Amino acid sequence: MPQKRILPYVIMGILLNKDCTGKQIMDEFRFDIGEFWQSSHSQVYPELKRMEQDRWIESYSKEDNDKEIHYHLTAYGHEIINDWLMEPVDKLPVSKDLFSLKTFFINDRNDPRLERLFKHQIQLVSHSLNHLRKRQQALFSSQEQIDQQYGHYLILARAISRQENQLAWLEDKLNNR
Amino acid sequence: MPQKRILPYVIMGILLNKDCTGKQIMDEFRFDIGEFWQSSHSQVYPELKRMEQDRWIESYSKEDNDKEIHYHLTAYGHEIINDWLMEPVDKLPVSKDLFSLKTFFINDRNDPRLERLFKHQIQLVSHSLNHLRKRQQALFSSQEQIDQQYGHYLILARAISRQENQLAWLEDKLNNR
DNA sequence: ATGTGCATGTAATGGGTTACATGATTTA
DNA sequence: TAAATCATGTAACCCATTACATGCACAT
Repeated sequence: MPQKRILPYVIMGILLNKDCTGKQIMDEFRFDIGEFWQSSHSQVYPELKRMEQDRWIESYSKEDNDKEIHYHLTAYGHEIINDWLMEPVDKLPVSKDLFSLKTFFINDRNDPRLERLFKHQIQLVSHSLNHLRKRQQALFSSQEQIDQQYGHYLILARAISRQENQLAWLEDKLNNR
Repeated sequence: MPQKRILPYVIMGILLNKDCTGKQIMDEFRFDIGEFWQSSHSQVYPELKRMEQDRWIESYSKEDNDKEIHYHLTAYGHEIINDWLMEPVDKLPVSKDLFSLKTFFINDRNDPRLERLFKHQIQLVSHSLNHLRKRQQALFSSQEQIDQQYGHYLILARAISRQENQLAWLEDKLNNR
C-alpha cells in the first residue's frame, strides 16, 4: 500500500475557486501550488476522469467550444473536500533536501566543498525569493486582494519568510566559518 | 523513468563515518537523517546487496559473530561518493506540505478551520523543535564535538532555525488575524 | 519449550516520472 | 501547406510504502 492519495483533494481544492479545464489545473500547479505540491499532467488528466466517475466532479463544455472540457465540483465533492480541509494535519512533512544531505556528510569545516555548496544554495534561494516577492506584489498589493484569498496570501507570505530565514542563515554561516 | 536514485549515495555518506550493519544504517535514518531524508529497511537491505555487487561497498563479519554483516566503503565507493558530494545541488526541494496546501484553499480569514490548522501546526512544530534542541544539547555541547562533525552540526542548527522561524510566524499570524 | 522481540529479507501494490502519441490550432 | 506548438491522452518503468515472512536471541 502506497502513500495516501492526495491529488484528488488538491484538484477539488482548486475547483473550490472556479471551474477549470485540465490545462487550468496544471497552471495552478505551475504558478501557485508548485511551492509546496507538484504534479504532472499525466497524473492529472486520468485523475479527473476517475473523479468524475466517482461523482466528485462533473464535466461540461461551452456551446461555442466543445473541445474544452470544464470541470465543476458536485455537491458531493464539496462535502468531501470540506471534510478533508477540516482534518488537522498530523505530521510534519519531510522534504527530500539534497543540500542538507550533502552538508551532513562533510565533517571538516574547512572542506572547500562546503563553501561551494553554500554559495550555490544562496544563489538558488535568492532566485526563489525574488520570484516569490514579485508574485506577492502582483497578487497581494491591496488589502482587498488579501481578503479575497487569505489562505493563498498566507502561504505565499510563509514561503517568503522561510526563504528569508534560510538565506540569512546561509550567509551568516558562510561568513562566520 | 523515475526520479534520480539517491539512496545509495546516502548509504555511502553514512559509511564515510564508520562501517555499519543494515540496522545501524537504519538507526542513522531514524535519529539524524530523518529530518531531511527518509527510507525504510525494505529499501536499504536490497540496496546494500546491489551496492556490494557494484563494488561500491564490501561486507565482512567479525570472528565472534558471523551473524552481523558489516559494510565498508571500497576505494571505488569513496570515489563515487566524493564526486557526488562535489556536485552542487541544482534545485530547491519541494516538500509535500499538507499544512500549506490546506491553508491555501481557505479563502475566508475568519474560517474557523484556519485557527484549527494553525493551532495544530504550532503543536507539531513545537514538539519537533523540542526534540531538535535536545538533540543539539546531546551531540554538540562542546566546540570539539562541533568540529568533529561540522556538517551534522550545521544541518541540525539549520533545522532548529527553520522551525523557530516557522513557529514565530505561525504565532504571529494566529494572533494578528 | 514457548513466546516475544528484533534484525533481516521478500512480495505486492500503486504512485510518480519520463517518454511517447494524437489531434487540433497557430504560425511561417 | 508544412511546421511548430499546445492540450490532452497513454504507456512503461521503477521507486516507496506496507504487509508479510524468516530465523535467531533472550526471557519466562
